[in-house]
Amino acid sequence: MKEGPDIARLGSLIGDPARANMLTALLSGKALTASELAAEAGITSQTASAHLSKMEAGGLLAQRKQGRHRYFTLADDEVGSVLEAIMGLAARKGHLRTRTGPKDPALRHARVCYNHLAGDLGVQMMDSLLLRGYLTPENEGLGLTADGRAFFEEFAIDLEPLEKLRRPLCKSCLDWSNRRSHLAGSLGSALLTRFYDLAWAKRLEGSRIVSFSAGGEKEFLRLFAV
Amino acid sequence: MKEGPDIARLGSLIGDPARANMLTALLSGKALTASELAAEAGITSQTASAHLSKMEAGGLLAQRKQGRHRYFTLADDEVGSVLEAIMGLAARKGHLRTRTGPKDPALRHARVCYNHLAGDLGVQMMDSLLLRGYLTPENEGLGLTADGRAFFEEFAIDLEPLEKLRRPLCKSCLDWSNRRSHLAGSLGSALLTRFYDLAWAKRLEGSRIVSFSAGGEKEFLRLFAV
DNA sequence: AAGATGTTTCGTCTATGATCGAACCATGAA
DNA sequence: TTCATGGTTCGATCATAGACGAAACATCTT
Repeated sequence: MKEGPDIARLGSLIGDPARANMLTALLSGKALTASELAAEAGITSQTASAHLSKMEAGGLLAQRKQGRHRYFTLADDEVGSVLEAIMGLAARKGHLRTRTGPKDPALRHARVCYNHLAGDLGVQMMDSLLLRGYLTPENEGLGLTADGRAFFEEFAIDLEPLEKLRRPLCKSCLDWSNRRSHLAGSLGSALLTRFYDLAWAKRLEGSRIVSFSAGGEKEFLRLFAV
Repeated sequence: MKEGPDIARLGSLIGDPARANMLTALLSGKALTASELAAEAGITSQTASAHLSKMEAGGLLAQRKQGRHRYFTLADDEVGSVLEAIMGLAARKGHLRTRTGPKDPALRHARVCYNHLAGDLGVQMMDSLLLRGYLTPENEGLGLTADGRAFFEEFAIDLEPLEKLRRPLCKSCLDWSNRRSHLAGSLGSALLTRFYDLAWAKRLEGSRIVSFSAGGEKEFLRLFAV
């Protein structure tokens, strides 16, 4: 590969249309196999294989071998947030492209961003957590307050194991549609899982939409009122 | 250009080493000319020109034409933060960029720019005039307010003949050393002449340095305090 | 065991796009 | 005016990386 600043390496990885399609597919947070990703990008499996190893070498992807399949995911949360940030920028600057037309309202309302909740509801949750002082802005990041600790434990989220992880507990992620922050990090991920467990919401197959039930959304809005 | 998701367009813009070098140079926030950027990227000016127009079309850069120079900056803050985010992902520290402007401290302090005052003092004067509402930003230029009119007349500058000239009365000029604006136009020129007349300063023979006397600089700083 | 499916490696073709020389345009200086 | 300088446009060259066919490899199914 050509010499240049590291930022160019990442840029060129994201810059190929086939790879960009794969990456956006992986933004759903699901692990996808090499052939699924090939289909997603509209290329043959040989070509996809080459792309995938490049992206893995570039630190964008992680792979898990399972039987005769290889499952690929984004390497970590940061990759997801950077991709969302670029998509946000592209959406604002992309004058010519109106690919899926005026974006799907359901997608704006609630969707997964890698593994946490994004969209209007994600932003509102973040607002609420900040407003009530459960989370607090900390030098270049987010901190969990004592009140917040109590709140999450009350909501049946076990913080201890999360804090042992290498990935940050709280992280803010710029929302693609809203241009405001929502909660990422292992806590954001745990919250989304909890919503699934409570059957407040479920993933819509084959898309990034998170579909809340009527009752679930009501509970959600009450818990994270602003 | 190839079809693909918008994210790929941005990625490929960032992905070229030459362009990446230019973008990282611009991350300093300073405005740089096309040739400075060409040198930064180690390419000829023709090639740089092509890159720059692509990036401008892609919404990454804004340009400001001034005289025979073209000053480029990042289009807005969001572009900067996205670039920072990618650089963070690339786990790479921002390396040093080419130093801009003159090395001589006296030149940085006060010098002539064509026929008006530039350097630290020139920038400070501009700041002061804007801050006090004597000048005001107007669509693509600078306007003179009623207060400003009084102020300059008080300073024994006759505005009427200046306004009859073809060249604009007020013009903002990007400062070479500071990369911030100072006042150009016939008013800027008249002000410098007035400083000479008051013996606050004089031109240093054979250089662009404007040498203020101790007393003159004191008066100047009092008049254009910020 | 043979067959089917998923994935990678190899070889080759091809097209995109980065690059530069030369000429041209625009602006400022003499 | 003429000259110098910054910048762009045009044309041609050329390297790279993305694409696929074919074949090998790996793993599950029967």
